[in-house]
Amino acid sequence: MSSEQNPTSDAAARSSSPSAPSGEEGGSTRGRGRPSSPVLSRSTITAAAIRIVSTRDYRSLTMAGLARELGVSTSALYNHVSSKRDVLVLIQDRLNEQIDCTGFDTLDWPEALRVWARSYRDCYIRHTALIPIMAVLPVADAPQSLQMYERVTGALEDAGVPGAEAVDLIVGVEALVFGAAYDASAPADIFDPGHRADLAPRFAAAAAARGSDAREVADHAFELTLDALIDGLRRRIERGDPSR
Amino acid sequence: MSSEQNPTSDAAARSSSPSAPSGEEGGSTRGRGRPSSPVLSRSTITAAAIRIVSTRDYRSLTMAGLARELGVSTSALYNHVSSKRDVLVLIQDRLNEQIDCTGFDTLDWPEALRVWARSYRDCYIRHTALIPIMAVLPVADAPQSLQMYERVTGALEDAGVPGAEAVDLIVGVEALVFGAAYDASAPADIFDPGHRADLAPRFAAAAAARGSDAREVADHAFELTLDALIDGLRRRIERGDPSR
DNA sequence: GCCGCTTAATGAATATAGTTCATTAATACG
DNA sequence: CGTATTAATGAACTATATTCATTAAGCGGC
Repeated sequence: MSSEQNPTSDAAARSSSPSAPSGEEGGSTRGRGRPSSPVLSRSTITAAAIRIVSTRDYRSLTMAGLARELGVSTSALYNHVSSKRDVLVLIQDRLNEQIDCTGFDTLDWPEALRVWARSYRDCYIRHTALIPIMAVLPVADAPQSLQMYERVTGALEDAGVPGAEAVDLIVGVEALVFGAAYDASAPADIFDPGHRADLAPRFAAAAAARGSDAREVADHAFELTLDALIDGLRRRIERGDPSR
Repeated sequence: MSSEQNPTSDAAARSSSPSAPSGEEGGSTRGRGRPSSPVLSRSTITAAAIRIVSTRDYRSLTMAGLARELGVSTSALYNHVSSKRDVLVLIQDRLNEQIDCTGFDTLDWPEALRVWARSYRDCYIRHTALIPIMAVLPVADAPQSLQMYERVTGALEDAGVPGAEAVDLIVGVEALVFGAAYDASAPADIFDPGHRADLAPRFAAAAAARGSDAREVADHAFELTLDALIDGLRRRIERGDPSR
């Protein structure tokens, strides 16, 4: 399946003295041409990229930094990926493996959808930089996403939701998830009108009444919205009126 | 790092030719110092930026291009805005003026919310590049957004929704709107599994059953989700159980 | 075993963009 | 009336993605 390789990690390139043609001890120099054993693969690149965005952030994910993390020159990356966007897609597909779809095996569809949506949002709260890519990425380029969708679609169809509507439903929940992930990653003072409170007195008061823990507040709004959405969907599906 | 810098190099003090301040012919040359009548303002910059993204796209919105559009040098912009992000915020706030909040004056809140959400989404479908900024932008930096929120909050409160819950509701609908705007701007083949249809046969069939007009399909999914969400919210509010 | 094609590195160069800074001139203000 | 402020210019500077010529190792066929 996926061409896996030994855990080379970042240390590999550092002190692999054996075949160094010029025997550079401290430096990370490798000869000029093709190395005896391959240094890069899409897999190691993905891992290094995830390492960078986990320990630092997305602003730190540059092609140069990624190459440094892997102990190669920047241009070497382009033998394996065609662009930085490509790297982001690789990260994204790897992340989607972590989204919890298990509910669709054991729970009824409304509850399973809830579990899925929560897990989906949790994932992207830490990776909002990927949302603009993920949201418009053809599934053909993201096998893991595809498998996720298959699982959700299957469960919904088994529960009696017509296929086309199941996909609409996935799209809708996903939209909410992406938007909510932004909200949860927003600065704590996002709804503080500051010195312009006069422009929006009622809003200012209402926003202040929500609470002070930004994450808690965001979670609450998401849960409220998700509950309402799923309740509405359940009723619609129980009514069974055709949508197209 | 430190605020003060030394005479960077010898480059600064070089032959400063008179440069003929009289030149006013066909060329777009303006003298060197402050112009008699001001050329730029935040307002003209905003207008030019909107002109660019309307006629071209967001990739074309560069500080250099914006300056060219305005007939000034690039660095002149920085006397009025502090960064490109600042320009995007200006655009965003101007756009939000166009979002239709009139429903809140004439319709019941579920219907008004629907009108608002549709208009909101329409706006951002053409400006998905702004979503990552808008979604996490403190309202203090966006007076138009603030006024919009005031209007929506007021209407919801008047309809009996507690303030804090009204804001949660705004946040939830907004999240859906942003996500749905991405979906509507996605390529038509976004759910075409291509040569990987074997990974997701049921999903592939279900996706194909939705239809072929991408925009129509996206609109349908949005309307379905928005209906379900508002229906769920209405029931919750009519039940009147406290959320915090 | 040689030969050529492919692959995967290097390092230098290129392109694009955002931002800063010294300079310059007009204007507002006290 | 002179000085501080403002708003331009144009020339760096920086950061980052990407390309290209070059080089060397593997691999398959003869």
